[in-house]
Amino acid sequence: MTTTRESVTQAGAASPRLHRGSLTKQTIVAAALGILDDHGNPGLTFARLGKELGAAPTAMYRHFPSRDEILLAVADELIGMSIDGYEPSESWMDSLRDLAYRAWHTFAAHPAAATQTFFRVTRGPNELRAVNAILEAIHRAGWTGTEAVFQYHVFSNLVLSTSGTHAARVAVRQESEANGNVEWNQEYYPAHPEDYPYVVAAREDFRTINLFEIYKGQVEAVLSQMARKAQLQIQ
Amino acid sequence: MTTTRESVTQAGAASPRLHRGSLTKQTIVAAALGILDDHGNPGLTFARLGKELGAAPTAMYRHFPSRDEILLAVADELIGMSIDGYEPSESWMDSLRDLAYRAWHTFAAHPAAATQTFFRVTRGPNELRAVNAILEAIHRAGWTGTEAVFQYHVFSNLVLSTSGTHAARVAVRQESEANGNVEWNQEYYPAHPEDYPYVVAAREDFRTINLFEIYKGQVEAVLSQMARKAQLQIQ
DNA sequence: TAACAGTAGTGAATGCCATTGACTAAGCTG
DNA sequence: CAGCTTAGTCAATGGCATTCACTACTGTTA
Repeated sequence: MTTTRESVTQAGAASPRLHRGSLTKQTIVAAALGILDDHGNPGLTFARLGKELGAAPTAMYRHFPSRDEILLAVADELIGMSIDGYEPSESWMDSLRDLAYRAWHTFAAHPAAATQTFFRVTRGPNELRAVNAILEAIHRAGWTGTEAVFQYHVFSNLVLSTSGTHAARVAVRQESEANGNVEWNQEYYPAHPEDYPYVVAAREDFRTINLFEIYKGQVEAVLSQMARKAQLQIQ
Repeated sequence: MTTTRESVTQAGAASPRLHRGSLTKQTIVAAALGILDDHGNPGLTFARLGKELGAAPTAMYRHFPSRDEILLAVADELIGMSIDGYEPSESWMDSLRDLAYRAWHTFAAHPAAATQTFFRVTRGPNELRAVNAILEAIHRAGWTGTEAVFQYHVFSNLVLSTSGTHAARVAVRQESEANGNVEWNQEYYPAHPEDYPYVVAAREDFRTINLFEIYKGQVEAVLSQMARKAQLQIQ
């Protein structure tokens, strides 16, 4: 028996060459996102990507020029997951709330991917959709021109920064747990308590914090300022 | 002249063994920060750290167990740079503004370092100082107990997230420039403009944006909500 | 002053990783 | 069916963090 050809299903055997259209940007991005979810950021290597897709480690280079470009594509995918299914509600405030919460939950569900991408400008189609949706709601709030763009940045930058930072913290915790580290609580125990009276007094309260509630507080602060200032303009 | 001892300033010669107390956490952190400033994140390697300090590449392992721990120490250093010289002003709002702007400017001045650290909990002494300073101002605003801690998180999380994200974007741009890439503007040019009317209409206005002004808008939104809610409580 | 202990600094592996360039063959074009 | 383009493969290459055994400095104790 020659070894020139082997069955695909043969266990553990060296795989035959992949067919021509087997790999696409889409499948690679999906695999990358899955790997990030399962193994965190250091887990995303060309070797693992190849194994996951049944391809040679370097096959991705036919579709992306570098690891960073794959990440950028994942970024746009994440934005797409956030707005898929979004419909503007009657109230512009509810529309923006919806968009804000969607970003939070998408990032929280894919912390490793979000960590590496939330601060990147993808220039992809989904980013455009999202920018357009936010601007649309802000126009309904009564803003136009430069000031609408200003409010757009205040809102979208808040949403991306805080949701992304939350994801980054979740990712750090997951990786530290993966490395066998025990859990750290959001607590502070100073060596010289007398120097930090407010920290000491608040120690108990630091435990009871719900991060999504804090996010909601930040979003409401921006939205209510947006509404208040728009009203002032109208008068 | 024997070569058992050589002048520190001797150019290019193989260095003699370093004296015993030459390396400290402090000097290593300072060198790491300098390297991050000059060469960006991928520039921070044990090799370069060694060269910078005139030590063997692995010498740092006597002071830090891993690269990540060095980064954590840099994080606390950055927080320290932010609050050094801070004095509470009479107005609690001005105090928080001051702290917010300090963080922004420190992060903006050290973008690579900030990028890797702003979302980390350092548990270092400077972090404690900062937490205490913020809580102190929030107490003067009229908040106590759990609600003070809630407001603390709303404020500090906003400041760290948005200042840190800004730093991350600056760092990305610097590294892309270092790689010879040309500048990218904050612009959007959709392939099918008719699908993104608001983006198209706003294209010109995207150019005129001052990021620090946006940050100020976000900080004011949170501060004014904090003030408003505190007043409601008092009544 | 002479051993000695502890440990800071060194230097040579090790193993993982992204990226490159040459090679192979699959499928289109004529 | 000959030839071309290019997706997929394979074997380097060079950089990196980390480990481990080694060396010698400094302070302690006799």
